[in-house]
Amino acid sequence: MSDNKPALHQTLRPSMGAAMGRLHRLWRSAINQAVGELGMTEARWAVLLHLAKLGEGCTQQVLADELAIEMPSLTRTLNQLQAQQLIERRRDPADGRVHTLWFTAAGRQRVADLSVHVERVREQIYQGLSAAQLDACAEVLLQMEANVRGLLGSGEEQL
Amino acid sequence: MSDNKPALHQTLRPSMGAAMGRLHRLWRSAINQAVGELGMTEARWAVLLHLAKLGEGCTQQVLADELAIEMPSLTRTLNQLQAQQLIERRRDPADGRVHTLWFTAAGRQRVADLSVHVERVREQIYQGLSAAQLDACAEVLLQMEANVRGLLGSGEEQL
DNA sequence: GGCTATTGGTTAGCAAGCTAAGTAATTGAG
DNA sequence: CTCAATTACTTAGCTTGCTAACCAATAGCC
Repeated sequence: MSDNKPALHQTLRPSMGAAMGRLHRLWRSAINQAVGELGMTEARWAVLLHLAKLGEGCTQQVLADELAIEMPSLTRTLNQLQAQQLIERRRDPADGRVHTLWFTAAGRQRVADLSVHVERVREQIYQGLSAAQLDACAEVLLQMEANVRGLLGSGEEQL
Repeated sequence: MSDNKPALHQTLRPSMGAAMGRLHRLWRSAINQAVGELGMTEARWAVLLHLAKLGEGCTQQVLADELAIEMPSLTRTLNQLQAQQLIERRRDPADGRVHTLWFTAAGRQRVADLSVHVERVREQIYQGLSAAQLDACAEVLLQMEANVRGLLGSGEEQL
């Protein structure tokens, strides 16, 4: 055989897409387990977290893009969060089409409460990995994300 | 400000779970786009690919674990692939409960055909990344996967 | 041998992703 | 100013993940 190298090249790399899928499912499962007690799911938690990150007053469009989900998916999750009285939609007075997003007091509190639980999961998932490894990995993920976004962006340009 | 470091530590690392979700959705979307012409989806493709990897004759249980999906999810996807005449289920003569999985001739051909398309997507997603970066990233993903699996494994042990 | 527990698989129904098609408000060309 | 095109969002309905509850076959205890 010609491969006396670690064989990582042939076995690991081709399956990164699959690894991504597996890890995402497992990670979601862990988060669901951690936040499920309080009527939360990974999807709702992600929306709350990213709204906090982007800042109140952002539009649904912007939030959907940040999460890399489509508008209809976001619409439904926002309906649930609104029903739980954690967020509010307000019409933008300047442009009657857009909804801006705001936390209720309860919503802001919920984010603080859940952050603790989620942080605990995160630490366990990062066990045995150095900061350098994690940063390197994160950098690769971002580069790949940029590549796929480019890939998906083109191909619909014949409109 | 006290952080003259790249600020990667504070901004990137905490959100790796989110990055994982985004990348998985985008990646799935790209694969769906690549294989959609032939009645394929990312879920079905993943099943075919992993059956090829594990080898014909493997059980649904083993395949489900490899994919990190639950049995009912796999059952449905297998029904679709069977309806498309790409795979067969055979009862194990030694144990009447288990189904072993086999490709049809058409199924084996389909895997070969689709591999080409999927490989093309893969290359585009890996653009700008060195082999070393990809291997390092893959290693981190596998370690995290092991960590989550451990995390999920415990907690149901009071049965 | 017979009864219970476990295991592999399925069915039913919910959660959250998606696309396609709708509505209302805004933009902009003439 | 008016009317077509675009934009932000919603609704409807599919796919595929999940859990809970079910069957049938095996395993293990007495």
